[in-house]
Amino acid sequence: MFKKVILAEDFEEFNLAVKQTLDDFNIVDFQHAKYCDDALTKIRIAIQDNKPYDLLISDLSFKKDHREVKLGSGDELIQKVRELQPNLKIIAYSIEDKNPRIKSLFENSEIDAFVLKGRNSITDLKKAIQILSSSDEKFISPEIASALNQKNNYEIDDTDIKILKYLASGTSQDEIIEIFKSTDTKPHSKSAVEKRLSKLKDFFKANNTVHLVSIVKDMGII
Amino acid sequence: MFKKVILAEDFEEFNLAVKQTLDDFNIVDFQHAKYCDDALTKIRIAIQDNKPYDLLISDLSFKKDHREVKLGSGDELIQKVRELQPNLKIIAYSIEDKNPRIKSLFENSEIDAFVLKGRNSITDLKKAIQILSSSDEKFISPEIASALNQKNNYEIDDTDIKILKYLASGTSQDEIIEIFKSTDTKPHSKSAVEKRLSKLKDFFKANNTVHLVSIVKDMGII
DNA sequence: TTTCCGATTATGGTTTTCCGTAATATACTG
DNA sequence: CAGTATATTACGGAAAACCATAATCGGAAA
Repeated sequence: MFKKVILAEDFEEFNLAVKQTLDDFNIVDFQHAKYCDDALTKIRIAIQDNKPYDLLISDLSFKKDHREVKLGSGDELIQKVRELQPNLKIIAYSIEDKNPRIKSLFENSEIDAFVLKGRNSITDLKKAIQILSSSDEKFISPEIASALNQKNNYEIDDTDIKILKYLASGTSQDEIIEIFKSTDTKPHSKSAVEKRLSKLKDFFKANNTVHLVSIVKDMGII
Repeated sequence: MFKKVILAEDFEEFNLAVKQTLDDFNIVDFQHAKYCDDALTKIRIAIQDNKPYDLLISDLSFKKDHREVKLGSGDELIQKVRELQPNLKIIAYSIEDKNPRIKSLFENSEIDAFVLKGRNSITDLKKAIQILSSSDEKFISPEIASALNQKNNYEIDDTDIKILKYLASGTSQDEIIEIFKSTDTKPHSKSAVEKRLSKLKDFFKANNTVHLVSIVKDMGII
């Protein structure tokens, strides 16, 4: 079982619940941080002191407040931590149930588990800790495991996201092309943008651009 | 102090935290419900048994899952409960920090407190319970209290919202007019819709309709 | 009633988006 | 290298949105 655990989570309630869960496993060496920056610092120091953590549980989205932060999200924290300490087990613990983001966490940051916050999250969290402590298996909350497997045959790439974000922030298609040209980014023609939008509308079953942006906002893609 | 409390909240972690908070106040008669429907039923039965609750703490947004529900949100639950038991003290306990929705809760459903979930929510919750149990004052988490006071000089009416919702769901301006005509709703001309949209775009500093819908979605207006 | 004001409706012209077709370019494969 | 698939660019007509102007309606005030 894990000996030294750190939690990155801004909400008091989740801190409390995780603490209790770890208590049940008799894990007493437990720290928590309400900001990603603090979590990273603690992990750094622990490595320097030669007493590294062996489990990180991290939320993904953190509320912004008065404090200026370098790392604004759990994704960034996890990425940094993975570089620092490749052997650390990492559990992402989030309300986020959107396919692409979770996928990227497993593929790019090689997280070991994803626990979805919800009606049964504590049970899932316990399972994840159990599995991760005794093997090198991965764990994913059952609610999203199924959704994660049915892969999108159509891949929405970085350019699509960029275009959608520009549209959502009031940029016209013509203006987007101008920006792409001036920053020497890939599509340099209006028709390329039009074609991508057309595909996206087709894929998301959107009637028009307004609808499309509305849908992708709801899905958390932008 | 309150004697009998019910919590409507789908997340285990918040249930746990609220339970502990109430423990601190020596409130032992405490129920919780993971679905709005269940909460309403419990409140109904308590009234019938002549042992009504004296405090409801309710989340606003509930995750959808396999179960079919009548009440999908805390807003609906609160509205129903307010009709059933006008003297019940109600605390809305949510991550939602959008102005119009909170305002409506105070004005239409006459909630007694709004506690924003976040880094200090347990402290706020304790304060709210303290104040509500000893007086008829209202409580609002300080982070949003200030934002709540600065009122909009420009009034966005029901028709505006309706138009925005139609737009967000992929209806074209022409189609909206058709719908309004066939349902005998107020504006019967394209120019009326255009004018309203133009005003809205002006007010929200939106460059075009896509931008406008994106903004009002972010603000939680639709 | 008449006048005034604001909201709605009507009209026309300009811009932007939409969508099909086709040419060109790039990448990957045998 | 040729052949194929995929992405990008180009063009043009139709639809929708955008915008300014003007006419009309309806209620409030003089």
